[in-house]
Amino acid sequence: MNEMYKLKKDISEAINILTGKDIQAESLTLTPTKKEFEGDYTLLAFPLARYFGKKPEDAAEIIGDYLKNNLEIIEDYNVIKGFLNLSFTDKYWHTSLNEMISNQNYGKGEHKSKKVMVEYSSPNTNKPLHLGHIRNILLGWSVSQVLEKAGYDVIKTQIVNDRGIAICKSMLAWQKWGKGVTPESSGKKGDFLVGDFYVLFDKKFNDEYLEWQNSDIALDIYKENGKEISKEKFFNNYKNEYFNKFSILGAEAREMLLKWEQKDEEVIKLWEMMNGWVLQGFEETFDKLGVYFDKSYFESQTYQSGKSIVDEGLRKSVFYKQSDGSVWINLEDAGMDKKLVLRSDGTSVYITQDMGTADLRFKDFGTEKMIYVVGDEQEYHFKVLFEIMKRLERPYARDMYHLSYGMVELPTGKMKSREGKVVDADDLIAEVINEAEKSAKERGELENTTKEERGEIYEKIGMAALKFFILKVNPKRRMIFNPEESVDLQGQTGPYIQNAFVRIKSILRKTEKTETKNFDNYKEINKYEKSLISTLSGYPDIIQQAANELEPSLIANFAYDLAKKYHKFYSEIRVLGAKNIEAKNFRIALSNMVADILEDAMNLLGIKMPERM
RNA sequence: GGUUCCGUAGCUCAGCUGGAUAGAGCAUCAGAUUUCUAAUCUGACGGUCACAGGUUCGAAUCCUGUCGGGAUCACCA
Repeated sequence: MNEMYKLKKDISEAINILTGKDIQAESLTLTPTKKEFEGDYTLLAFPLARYFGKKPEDAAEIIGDYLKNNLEIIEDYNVIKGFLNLSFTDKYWHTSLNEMISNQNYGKGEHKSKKVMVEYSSPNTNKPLHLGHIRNILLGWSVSQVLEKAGYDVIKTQIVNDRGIAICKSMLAWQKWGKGVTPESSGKKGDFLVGDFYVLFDKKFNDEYLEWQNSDIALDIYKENGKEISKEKFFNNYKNEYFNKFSILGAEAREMLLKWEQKDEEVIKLWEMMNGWVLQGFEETFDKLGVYFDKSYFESQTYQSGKSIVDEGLRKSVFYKQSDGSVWINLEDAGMDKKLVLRSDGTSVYITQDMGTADLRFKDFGTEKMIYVVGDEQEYHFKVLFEIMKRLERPYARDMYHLSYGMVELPTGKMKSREGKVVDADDLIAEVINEAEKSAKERGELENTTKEERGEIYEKIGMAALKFFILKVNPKRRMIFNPEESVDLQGQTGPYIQNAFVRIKSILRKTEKTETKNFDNYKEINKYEKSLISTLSGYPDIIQQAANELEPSLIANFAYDLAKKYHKFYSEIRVLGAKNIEAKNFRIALSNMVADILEDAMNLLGIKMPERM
């Protein structure tokens, strides 16, 4: 157990002796003292007053007096209103730091022998990854890291949506207008090339649609169904129906999908080739983002896999069949609707696949907990999925969780990939690294490094800026992403934290590393050092909390707070120029510990630390 | 309309398991470098914590309602 808990336990015992009551340590509120007041930690006496039958101030006075006389680590106390401010002895701080340093795995949670799956990324193979994917990927990766740190066994997966009508649109456009172009021949990254054809399809389709809108059939349909709204608005809403009923291109795309499902040799060949281009492109982007997957699932392989579960559900009477042959589940008693799980033609829908994939994962890995990192527009879908798995009595069903996050919007509005109105992941990555390079060159701290080293450093800084910018905010919040602001390198940013680390490394390079762990002779410990130790001592709790709440932003804010306190310490206190050897050794040990924790915490966000910058 | 998420400084966000005078960063203005990397530090300016009730010794935090914004409620994925 950590220092804070031990202290709480001691205090609760003291109160029990004083009052004869049985107060639990967990019920006490003990927080770092606000900087305006004297003291290190503050105990709230308001809730305790009634056990004493006295005013909060008087109760605080009694507790404080007792603690000062009976606890070795309490040096002094003062009472302001119902707040009992406690000051600790130097020995407490020495011991605290010492214990952190001695613990090789400081912050790591106990091994929980529980397998957790985290699904994230889940791209479609008809266009490149964009800003929305970046938030998803960074969140998923970071949550995986945090869970692992907290002591879980984590399996990182993605499901690649590599089939369906969307990819057929790209394929058709390439076939019709591509003139055999390839990534090699065009020098274009595969996912971008395929994405271009997706956009091209939409353009040609729109042209076709506009022309059709003046035809007699179209006008008849409008007269019949759309009297009350403008022509423009009506046809805007009618687009999907046009695609399915009248469009020539639509018919061709659907025919292609049908051929794909029948495993038509030519179509499969085209599909394999274009998917290969895209997946190759994705790999490069994942690599740049520093993420990977333990296992990738492909929808082309799993899209039929839920059908046996449908049969099982029918046998167990969880599902029911309608006269047209479609299969449903009624979730009205759980506050949801009736939901289709199998079409009347016997084909799967989205949720059928997800049912199958969940079982498949359980079979593959024995995952006891499943976390899906998916945008909040799918909240209802997952609510339904989880309820279905519960009713099918899956062992993992009670521990399925949808980590939903808000959409990323640009200052100019929503992103629309069909219209090419997106921020591509690759472009953004290149931009932030470029920005880091510019800024680093102005500073001129890297003159004694090789070109390769410099390149690595620019990358680390740029990626830190981007990743921290995205991960510091609560996932639930919808975020408006301003490409210019994301590359800020000053203030509450990734590079600010890296800079604290770099300052420490610079100090450490200039001195012999001491192995001293006995700090008893260091007498003039100051408030900057205390605040660093006290922040460091909160790290294990932050990890557990971040794991429980699946909240990487807690880690990000912790790292920022620690870096901020170090920068402050650095500007006020000399390390190498300390007055005596005890102070110097203590500060070196403390700085080293701060660097370790900064690096560790940032690693949980997928951010790498440079030695210099 | 039902469900759900969000609403805190000009902007981007912390704080939400109830506690002291609501905190950071950006932007603006003023300062700090003969001394360990100034991507730093210090100060000033900036608030009806959307609004109204309720619970409490105490509410940004909990409850109810209202307003505003997003998402969702397909034989799409």
